[in-house]
Amino acid sequence: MSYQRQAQPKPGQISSPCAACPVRPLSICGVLSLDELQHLEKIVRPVSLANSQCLFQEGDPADHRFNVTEGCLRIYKLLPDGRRQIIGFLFPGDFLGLSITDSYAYSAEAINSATLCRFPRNQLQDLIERFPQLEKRLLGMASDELAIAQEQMLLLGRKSAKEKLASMLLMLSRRAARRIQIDNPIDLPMTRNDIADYLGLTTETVSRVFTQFKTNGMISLEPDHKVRLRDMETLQELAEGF
Amino acid sequence: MSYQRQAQPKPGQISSPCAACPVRPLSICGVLSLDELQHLEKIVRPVSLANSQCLFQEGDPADHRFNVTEGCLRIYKLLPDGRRQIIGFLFPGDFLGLSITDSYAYSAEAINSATLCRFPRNQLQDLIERFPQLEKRLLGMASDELAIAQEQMLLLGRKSAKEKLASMLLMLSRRAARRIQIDNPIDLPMTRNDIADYLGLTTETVSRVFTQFKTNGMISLEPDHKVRLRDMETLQELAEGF
DNA sequence: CGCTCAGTTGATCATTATCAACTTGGGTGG
DNA sequence: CCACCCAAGTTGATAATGATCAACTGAGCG
Repeated sequence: MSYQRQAQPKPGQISSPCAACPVRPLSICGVLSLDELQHLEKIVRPVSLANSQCLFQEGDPADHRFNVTEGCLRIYKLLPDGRRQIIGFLFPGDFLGLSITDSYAYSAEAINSATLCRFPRNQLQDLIERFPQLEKRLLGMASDELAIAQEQMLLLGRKSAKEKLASMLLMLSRRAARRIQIDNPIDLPMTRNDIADYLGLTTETVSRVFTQFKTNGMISLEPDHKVRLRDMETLQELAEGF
Repeated sequence: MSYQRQAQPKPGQISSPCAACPVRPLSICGVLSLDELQHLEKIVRPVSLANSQCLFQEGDPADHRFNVTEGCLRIYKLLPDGRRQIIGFLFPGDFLGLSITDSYAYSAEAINSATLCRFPRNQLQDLIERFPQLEKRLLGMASDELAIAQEQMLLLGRKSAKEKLASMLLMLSRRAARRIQIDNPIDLPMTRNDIADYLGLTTETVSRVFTQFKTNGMISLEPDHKVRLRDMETLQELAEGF
């Protein structure tokens, strides 16, 4: 693909950015030494996305892998009549492209404005051959993703609407903590519709459950898409299915 | 764990079984040469399970990895009140233990009588360090599993009961073909209850949908837990959500 | 200042769950 | 070898969760 070889952005803009990257320890890059990182830097290109901008669509040739550095993305699959299932939300440090087929098996869109590191698939593969710890790390990440996906199947197949929302709020809080961000109040950059399509519900149901949680004093909505978790114990019990 | 060091079974029973193993090409072992296979044989022990016998439970220390050689298993997660979600069915060639945590994140049980190869986790890990192609293969398998899990999330979150069952029947047919087994009629070793817990439905609903499919001429039930798919086109359309 | 889109709330509907009765079939003991 | 037994499966009646349809509110933005 010709666009892999575009000119680098202005030098000052990306001079050794990896070394200072705050999400490096969370991501695949965390297993490389500063020396080794330079090889990664040679093949990486930054990508910026605006609100709702599409990164790729299901079926596109999977020429790149990505690393989220800022913002939040949704990845989803569609049925022909428009029904949508959101497979996951991606935050800084998350890697995009573990499923290694020739075409993407899902679509990816920015939720708010986001930035990513983009790696040409072939060149990243070469680096993986050269630095086997990258492969090990990818396997670890794939394994984690798998466990998360299995938990989500339990949620989608067997939890009630209330249990689903409680599970999601706690998941977001835990993931924020893992990124060393504020885990309460949590940030909810996605819309009610996104939440619904992630939990296998409708916008209306999600809205109603939010209202219930508010009136029960379990959460409160704060400005700027923030949700404060006020009764962790009840939320946890709901999420775990008691 | 002490039981990793039990005496080997009688020599005649497992003398170089891997070389002749019919599922080897499907599984992790397929990437090793005959020479390299001998190292794997040294650490493997056969396991036999009877109907409904449990291999391990969610939360047990994850001391082993497994490779299914015969039969069919179900892996599932439970909620405290007994609600069950079946995460997947395992057939010959499937690998069990990709999620590498210290304890199993789900339970595994035989559906009919089954046999597996059991690898002590540490020793398998040593072999992976020694033969990096094993790691590559594991990553490939994890990546496939992830894609399957994502497809299942779409099913659980957004498909109707009919669409769910059609999807499952076709999946079983495709997987049988991949194992070079008869893909029509398909074998359904699991109960209606298993199917329900896999699709996020109840036994009754599964049964009703089966009846509908039969009366529409889309399938017919044959002796010995076999289902003949008679109208692939309609099944496929249903499964894909048209 | 109004326009648009996200979110909320209400009324009604539909799919699937639940509860219950009945049938079938495979396996076992007489 | 047959008859019985129990688990699995089917079918029916009713209920409930969440979907759908519709109206309204409010926040952000040109």
